Amino acid sequence: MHEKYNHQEIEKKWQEKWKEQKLYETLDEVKGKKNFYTLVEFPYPSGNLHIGHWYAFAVPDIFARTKRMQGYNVMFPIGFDAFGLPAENAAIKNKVDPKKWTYDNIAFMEKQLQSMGNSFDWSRKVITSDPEYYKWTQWLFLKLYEKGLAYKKKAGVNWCPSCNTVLANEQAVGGKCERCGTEVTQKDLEQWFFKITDYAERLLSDLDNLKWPEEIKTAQKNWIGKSEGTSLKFEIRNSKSETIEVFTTRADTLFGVTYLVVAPEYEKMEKWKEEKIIKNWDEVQNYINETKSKTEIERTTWKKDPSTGSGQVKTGVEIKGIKVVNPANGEEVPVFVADYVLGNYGTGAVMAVPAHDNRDFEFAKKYGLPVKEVIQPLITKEIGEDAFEKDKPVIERRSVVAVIKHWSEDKYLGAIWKKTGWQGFVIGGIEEGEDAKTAGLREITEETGYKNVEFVKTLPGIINARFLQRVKNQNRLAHFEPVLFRLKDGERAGVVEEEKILQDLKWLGPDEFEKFITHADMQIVWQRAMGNYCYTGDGEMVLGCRREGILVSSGEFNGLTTAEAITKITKKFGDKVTKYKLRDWLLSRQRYWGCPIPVVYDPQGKPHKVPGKNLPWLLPEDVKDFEPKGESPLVTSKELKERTEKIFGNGWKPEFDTMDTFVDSSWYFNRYTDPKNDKEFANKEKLKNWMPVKRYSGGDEHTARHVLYARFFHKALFDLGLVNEAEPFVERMNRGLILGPDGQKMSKSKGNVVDPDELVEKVGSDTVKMYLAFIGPYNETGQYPWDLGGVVGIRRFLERVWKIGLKIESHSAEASGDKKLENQLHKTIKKVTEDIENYKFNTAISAMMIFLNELEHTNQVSKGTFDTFLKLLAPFAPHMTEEIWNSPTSLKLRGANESSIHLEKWPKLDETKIKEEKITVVVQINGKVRAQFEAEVGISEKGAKEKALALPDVQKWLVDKKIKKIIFVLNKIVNFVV
RNA sequence: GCUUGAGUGGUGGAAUGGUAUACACGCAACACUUAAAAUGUUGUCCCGAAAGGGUUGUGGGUUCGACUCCCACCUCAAGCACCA
Repeated sequence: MHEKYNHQEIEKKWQEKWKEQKLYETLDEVKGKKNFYTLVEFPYPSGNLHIGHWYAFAVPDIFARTKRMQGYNVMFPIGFDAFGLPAENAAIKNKVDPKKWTYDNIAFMEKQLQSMGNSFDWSRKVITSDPEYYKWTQWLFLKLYEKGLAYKKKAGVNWCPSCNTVLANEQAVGGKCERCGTEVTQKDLEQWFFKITDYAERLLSDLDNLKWPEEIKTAQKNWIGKSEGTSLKFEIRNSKSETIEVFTTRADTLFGVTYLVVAPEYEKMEKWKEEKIIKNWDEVQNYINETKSKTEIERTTWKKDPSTGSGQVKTGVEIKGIKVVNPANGEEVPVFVADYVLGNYGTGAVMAVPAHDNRDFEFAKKYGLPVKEVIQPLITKEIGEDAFEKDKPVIERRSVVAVIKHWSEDKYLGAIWKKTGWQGFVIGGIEEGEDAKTAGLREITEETGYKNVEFVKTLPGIINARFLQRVKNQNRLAHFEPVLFRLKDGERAGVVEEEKILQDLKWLGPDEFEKFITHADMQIVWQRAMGNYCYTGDGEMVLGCRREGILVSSGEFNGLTTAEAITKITKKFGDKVTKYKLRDWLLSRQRYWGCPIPVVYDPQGKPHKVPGKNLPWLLPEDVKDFEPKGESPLVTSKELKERTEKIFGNGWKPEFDTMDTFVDSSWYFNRYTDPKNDKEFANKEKLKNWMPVKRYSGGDEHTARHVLYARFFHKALFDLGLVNEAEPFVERMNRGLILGPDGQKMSKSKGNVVDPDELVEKVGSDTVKMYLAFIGPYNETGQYPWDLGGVVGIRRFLERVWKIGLKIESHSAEASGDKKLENQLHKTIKKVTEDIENYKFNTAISAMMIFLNELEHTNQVSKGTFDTFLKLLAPFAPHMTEEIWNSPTSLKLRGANESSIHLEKWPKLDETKIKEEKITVVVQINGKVRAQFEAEVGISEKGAKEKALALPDVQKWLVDKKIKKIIFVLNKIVNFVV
């Protein structure tokens, strides 16, 4: 061991040795060891590793190494998700071959990854763009196709008519082409889909059995978006057979329907046109064409509607000539076509209940349609319950209570209400977008006329008040927020007449003011609110609000609660149905660098599978132009066309589209179990050895899509009898994100990318890895701005360990008799072991730091103690610990030959060693800490009480006090309540 | 707007309902040094001379005791975005 901790030398040396010794190559089975499969999402070979990759791979390596030391046969594989758009973009930009670009990147990144010193098993590497891999992607696709889970249909893509090209959603920002600014339109293409919707229910219900963090489950649930509702049929007047079917989750509002809306794509539109029952067809057609020219993005971008002052711009036209009948009450209502209704969800038609749905309300307001209330909220009892009236809607308001100080004197502006004679402060409603401060400033100018006001501070005491506002006869729930203002001078404009009639202003002296600031003043504010005047609101808030409550104006259903009414109305007028937001998975890409879809078409255009013996169905290499043109660049391949005709016959054509890269990554974890198999995608026995993945770490950007797709794929394979379990991942952990030093997401264009190579060169792989683990809890998806400053803390820690290592060498091997140190050591074993299991590496490291501090302050440290500590540290700093472990003196002291620390057994916790004999008992008086004393573990309540009462610091506080109660918490607290 | 997550020192963060601010960074003083760096020691939430008091986004509540549980509100981040 050298005096100096030379990380460069050490890390290089051990990485080479580990490779030679094949230390991390995993056998399929090892006698006496259980298999343990831990996985990280494989990277896209973008060119070089950034610090985010380190965070993604180096930190979970701590877990993998620990599991290995704990006696598991651990598989921790790595590969490359190598198909994808960037390769083509590079090809277009730099005229390089996408394949070469990709494989060069892989070679470079492999080298970078090696410098991490991770315990990856490189022998199991998979690359999704290798024909040996995508052969099986194709084979699996065909399996799904055979089962009817892959199908073809027309679907829209974003299309730029000027560039003559297909755009990805992110290239069509704001409905305009990213490159030329032209309006993006929709173009229909025949495309391949996976029927993931068939699995919606299972994908949802199987979540219940997974031990995943709740937020990940919720994210998936939301993505699947199950909603149970009612299908209702509205008959078209004078037509017995024709109906418009709608889907609603709020059947209870059926009596409040005042019109119907259908989507512009509504399927029956054509039929109506042919039957010529639409009287204003030209107008309707115009509207439909208008929406068609808009993109999905444009249609769904949130814009505030200036004509209604709220919500999103809603447009539509009435379909004249069609009226429908409400099945519940026989009322006749009009039908509109509007693009706020989506063609691809539900039935493409909705019943509109403007009184209880915001969107319907906005639309109704804009087009002057009637609003019919059928639900009234239930009121819960609170203050002011007597004033509250049952069965009346509640209006929620935030109001500011403006306490206004005089510009020079110690007096405050009060208001006297002429009607009631009541005195209070200026009160005003807080409008949307305002805070109490700005609302207060505005109200003061309006109500008092004073011009120069400044904000001082927010006063404590928000009052929540429920009351009946008598003038308007409305139930209100108000939050009053008192704020202190100061007038700068007496300059004053006139006050509007309206305000003058209502109130007089009066200066209040300090005494009077005091009353308002204490708790009692809340009563006054309260009375003020109860008084017969309120400035705010026009009652519209209640309309358009979705509420639960009691049915009114609903015939026989009056008085039922929302839940009851939904059941009863559904039973009587409709059918119970379930809908999902989840759409089928569009897997076709009009791109070159992807897995070819193994399908060919006969001269009649009928699709056929490419037979197994012709797999892999190779991606042709004679494509030169990768520019997206609305069809796949593969159409320019002579080789592909010739190959197809040669194998299948004249007039046969290949499928030119390639697959979404999410297909490649939906099954790769299976391939790791048997990466070189050329007979099967993976042998079933080998799959059984390893699957399901015990812990899968990845970014939270993948929870909704990649993880869901992989689950779908695995379920489909399970149904086909190809895999052994229906769920691929036992545990899923999402990590956080490393931001640039500027707190922004790292990107080349922002120039805030942290280069890990440089850093590793400077401080070493162990330091970088440990720093990333130390930055915060790994199982929470926080965001961490990269801060180089913190790295030195870890580097110092490792250097101190190194130094102790040197010191130990000069010590004898005799056991230390230090009980306290042993106790600390075992506490550290416990903490570190538990924290690694829970991915809380930050606190594990902090525990080791605390122990190191202890070690440094102990004169005689035994080799055994230090070795145990070194083993705990080994997964975190694999190179350095290995070096110390194998230093000549260390070997001599151990009387051993060179062997890896990473093959050592994880330190075992000895529970008897962490038992404390003495503990500190805290003495509280009324919950406040006043003293503490040492006592033996398990001290009785009586003993503790006596000891506590003997303390002068306790007696001091108990003078002239009577002890009412004593709370005793074993080994922790004695609390005297007086 | 909806969903989810989060608000604790100058910073990253720590705390099964039981001594809030562990650990680390930064900063300050001191030691070593001709000096600096490195290293080490000590200190470092706020008010206060002290006794003591206050403090986990805000306001309430439950409790002997609340960062932790409940209610309301505010702010930030991410995802979804007219899903009936």
